[in-house]
Amino acid sequence: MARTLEQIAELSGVSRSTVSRVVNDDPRVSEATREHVRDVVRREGYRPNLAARGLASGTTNVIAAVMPGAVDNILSDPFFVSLLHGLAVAADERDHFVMLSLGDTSFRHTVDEIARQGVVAGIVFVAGQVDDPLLEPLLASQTPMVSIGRSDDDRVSYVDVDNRGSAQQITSHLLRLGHRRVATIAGPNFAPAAADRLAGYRAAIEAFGLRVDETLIYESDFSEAGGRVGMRALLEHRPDAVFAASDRMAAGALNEIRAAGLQIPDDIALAGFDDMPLAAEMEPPLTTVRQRPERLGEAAVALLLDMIATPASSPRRTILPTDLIVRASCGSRQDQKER
Amino acid sequence: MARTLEQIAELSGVSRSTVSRVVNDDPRVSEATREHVRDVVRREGYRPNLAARGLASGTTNVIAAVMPGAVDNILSDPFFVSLLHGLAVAADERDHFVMLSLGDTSFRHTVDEIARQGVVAGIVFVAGQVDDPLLEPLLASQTPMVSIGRSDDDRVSYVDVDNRGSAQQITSHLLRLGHRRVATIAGPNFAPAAADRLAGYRAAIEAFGLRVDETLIYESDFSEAGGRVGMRALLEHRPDAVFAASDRMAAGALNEIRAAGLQIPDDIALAGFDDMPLAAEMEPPLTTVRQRPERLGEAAVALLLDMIATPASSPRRTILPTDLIVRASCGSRQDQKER
DNA sequence: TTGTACGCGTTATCAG
DNA sequence: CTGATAACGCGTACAA
Repeated sequence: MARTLEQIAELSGVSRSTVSRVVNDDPRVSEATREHVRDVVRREGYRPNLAARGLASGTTNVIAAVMPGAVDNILSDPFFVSLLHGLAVAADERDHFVMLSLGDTSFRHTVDEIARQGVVAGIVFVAGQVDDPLLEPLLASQTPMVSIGRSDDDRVSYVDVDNRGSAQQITSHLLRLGHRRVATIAGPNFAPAAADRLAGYRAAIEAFGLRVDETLIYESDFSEAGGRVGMRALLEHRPDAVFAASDRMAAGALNEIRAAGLQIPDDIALAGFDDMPLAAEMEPPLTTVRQRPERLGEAAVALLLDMIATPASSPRRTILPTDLIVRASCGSRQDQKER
Repeated sequence: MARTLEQIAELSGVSRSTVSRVVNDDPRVSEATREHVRDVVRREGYRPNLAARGLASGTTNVIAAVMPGAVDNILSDPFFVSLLHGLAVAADERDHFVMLSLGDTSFRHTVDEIARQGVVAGIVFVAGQVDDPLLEPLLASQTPMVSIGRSDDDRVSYVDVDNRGSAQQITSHLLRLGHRRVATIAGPNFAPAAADRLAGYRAAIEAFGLRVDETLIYESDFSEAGGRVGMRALLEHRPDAVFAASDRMAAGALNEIRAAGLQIPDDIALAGFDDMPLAAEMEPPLTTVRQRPERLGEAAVALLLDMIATPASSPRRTILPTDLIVRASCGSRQDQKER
């Protein structure tokens, strides 16, 4: 059933080499034979054997997706799924496969294997935390790698959304609406995205000429439960607006606010981050920052393949834009949308 | 950096055949040389080249995870992530890799490739619907395959939870608590799991000696929004209990019930399915059926590798048990737990 | 432009 | 128990 290069060659009356050239789009083939061979290839449904190709060329079309602790709360689930989807689609479009490596650090097995030359062409690393312990061995393997999410290490290339800028923008939005005691429920400090969003929050307040009130900052864990706890704590300090660093935390905060008998947005304005489906379905609908995880996945694949194709000494970065999505939870009119 | 079999052979003063035997646990090697070679292998950090191994042996240690439409609402997200996690961990433990193929049907590319002999040793197929169009080509490829989720096709092996039995059990539970107008918000009819849960619901009512009231059945889509819509419709028929075929639908139903000014469980008892984290956090906590998606993933890998190791003509099935988790939403006491 | 020949790292067969 | 040696399917200098 599975034809080989040799058989295709025989069937089309040329040598293996010629077929190989046709298959790999080598220009050194006459148009006529190219056409002919292509026909045979199509007709026979020939597909090159990956193992053989890998062996001969010393390279693969497989990229590894390494996600330590992907199952923890660090990554919000829908985000993770979308990201993976973007990765898979982008890889597929560019004729690559995605090999999965989930799990915690104990999982060294796969990572070792993955880091071995010849197994994968590159790695997409989804970092959950600053200085993830897996980063170093991966880097040491010399395999081209791009991280999803910023890294402090200046050897790593990454793609990320503009967490800081987005957080600053949405916080500014709250300020411009007249809120003055804008609190924030931040993500865990070890997550770069969380740190960046907090930094953006601070920047917005200072840019507005106010002083950052540390009692209005609560560090949580991105989860809904964490949002509840954070909101409960913040309520004591009477904020008139809250920026939660994730929609899930915003959902938790909303429940807590409601439980306290307060109205959104009249008593407290609320804003989130992510624009997960649940954001639009909340009561009231949540003002938030839209990021598109699939795009992150796509961008990571694009960047990685670029790096493989044209190796360079210095790391590269791609920052994706976000959209501020204004809904009712912050008290402005629905149509007051900005980019 | 990456040593080859040949080099290890030289370093340990034996032939590469012997090294190969040691690496592959072939018994035909003296204990002494085995020890010695193992030392060298460890010391040099030797790992076999996968491509070469695949070429020579005609087999791989890669299994494909094919999930058409995994991003749609058909699969609830956390379920999906856990499933993938279970798959990845189980594969890793058994020295296998997981190659991902997400996306819709248009994505034939990867699937074609995957189905090719020699690329993957087997396939784990996550079906979203009855008679998924991808099933046939996959089956035709002759590659060992196990489906996650029941299939009507009697050529397919699968692992699944006992959807029907679980639904019957939880419905019976509601009946035993004294509820007589037990409604259900079912999943989409094209999903086997949804159909099975609905069947279980019907079975329970009939087993209890009641007649199934079709007006108390609403077909929805597993989503929270779908749960709301379904509950709204059902409310007109005055149910005193509702079994939602997913926790997310139960969450939607809960909101709707509350919006109608009714109390849970006093006015209406509520039960779900999945035991997602949110179930325990609901107000009141949700009675539901616990299934463990990671287990499904593990079971799928186990079954698949068994099939590869000892091929058999007939398909095999694994049905995983579930647990009925009794919480406050159905009106019974918390401690009234059954298996 | 096309073909020849060798090598990639392993496994497997067959002698010894 | 161990060691040559032939595949495995393909890429690619090198030759024609």
